[in-house]
Amino acid sequence: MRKIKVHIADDHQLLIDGINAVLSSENNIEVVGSSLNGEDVLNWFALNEADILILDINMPKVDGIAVLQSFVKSGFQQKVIVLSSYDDAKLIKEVLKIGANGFLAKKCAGENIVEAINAVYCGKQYFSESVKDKLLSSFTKNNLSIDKISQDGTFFSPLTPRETDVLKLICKQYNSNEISKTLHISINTVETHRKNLIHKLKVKNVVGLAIYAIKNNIV
Amino acid sequence: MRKIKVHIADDHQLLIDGINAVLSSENNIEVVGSSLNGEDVLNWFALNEADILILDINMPKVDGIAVLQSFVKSGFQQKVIVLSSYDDAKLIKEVLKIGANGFLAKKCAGENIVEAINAVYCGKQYFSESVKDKLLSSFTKNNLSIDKISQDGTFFSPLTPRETDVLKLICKQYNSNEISKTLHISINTVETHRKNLIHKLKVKNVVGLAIYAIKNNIV
DNA sequence: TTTTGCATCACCAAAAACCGTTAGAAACAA
DNA sequence: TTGTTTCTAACGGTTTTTGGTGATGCAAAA
Repeated sequence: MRKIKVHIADDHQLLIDGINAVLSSENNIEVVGSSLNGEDVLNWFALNEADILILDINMPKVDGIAVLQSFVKSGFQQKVIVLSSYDDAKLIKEVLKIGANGFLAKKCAGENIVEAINAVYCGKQYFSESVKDKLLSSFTKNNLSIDKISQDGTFFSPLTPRETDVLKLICKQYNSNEISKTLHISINTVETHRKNLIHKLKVKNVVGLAIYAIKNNIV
Repeated sequence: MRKIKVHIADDHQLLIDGINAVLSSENNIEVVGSSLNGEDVLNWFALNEADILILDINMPKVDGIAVLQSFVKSGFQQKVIVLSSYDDAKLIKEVLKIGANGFLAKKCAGENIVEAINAVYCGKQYFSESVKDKLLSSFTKNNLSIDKISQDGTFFSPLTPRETDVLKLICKQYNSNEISKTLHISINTVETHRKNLIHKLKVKNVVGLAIYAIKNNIV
């Protein structure tokens, strides 16, 4: 029987070894490689092949999102199961939109990863329980800004490029004055962007902005 | 032969299952329990016994540092191996000072955890390679002793319970007034805690606090 | 062509955050 | 016992954020 070839990418060797150990008891799955950062994933797949890539989002050098985008752009054939500490609805939607085939929260159980590999290999999508819950509740709450985005196609982010610039600097703990100098715009403009961000993302203050930014991998 | 009883605490079930799988091939080690947060660790050890606790630092509810302090205070006998994503010299020194017997960075290999368990069980200390490097370079770069560091307040300091309360509410996007009403204390007190938090964590503003809180699983 | 979205800037007022410092009471550790 | 930490609170002052409202030019889309 042909085994399902799996490549694991995560910046924690311990987790890789752990998943490896979990998968070693499955006789239809074979771990053929692993990477500790996004750059290595790209390099590995340039020379090697696997059926499934298990991809952590938060990795140094090149993060998981970037790896995924890069693969999609080059017309890749492998299936990708995204792994993440944060099972935020917006993040899930984003990676699915880019082209991931499954999404596992790290708080899921080891057996889920086996199920996920088998399901995705057969062409299905797979989500761990908490991920399903997050997705469903995000649909039941009428979240206008997000829904609107998921229709309009091209990019996930409900934010304009300029708003993203401002948000990144906010997360660097810059105040409006510092941001205005960095971006060479008036402080009034910065404050307008700031207000629009708060309104758009339905948060109360900068703290909400920072949390959104982290959970959506903007920083 | 008596097996070494191990309890694993980490907020990611997947990592627990992974370590479990790694350890299952060792015939002198037995995993007797696991916890997904600090509170559960304390509850488990109140009723059960293990020789070694493998303890993640970043956990919800009660973090690893707090668990460790609580154990030391109650005169515990188990050995503790700390596990962390961040192998920061200050953090390492802090947990060793409190009473940990070993320190593993999550980027270490699975085999290290087996070595660590065996070493610590025999009364030795164990550090993964990157941890040793961090410790050594922190001594050569600036010849600060552990004691001196712990005096001038620059070491990794866990927050006081009250500060943690305030920080959590800040992350819920409460303002100082709302926090004061929630905790039934004066707004002046809230602002004092806020100032202390900013100073202690060496951040510039609430955004820095929120980011710290997320990265340390306080929220 | 009209409309829409984006980026830009302005002004005002209220609310909130931030800064420095001090200090008492209680709990705790050396 | 003595010193330390923690929690509490206060004062005075400055800076920043936030909310509301309005307006312009530009470019792309409908």
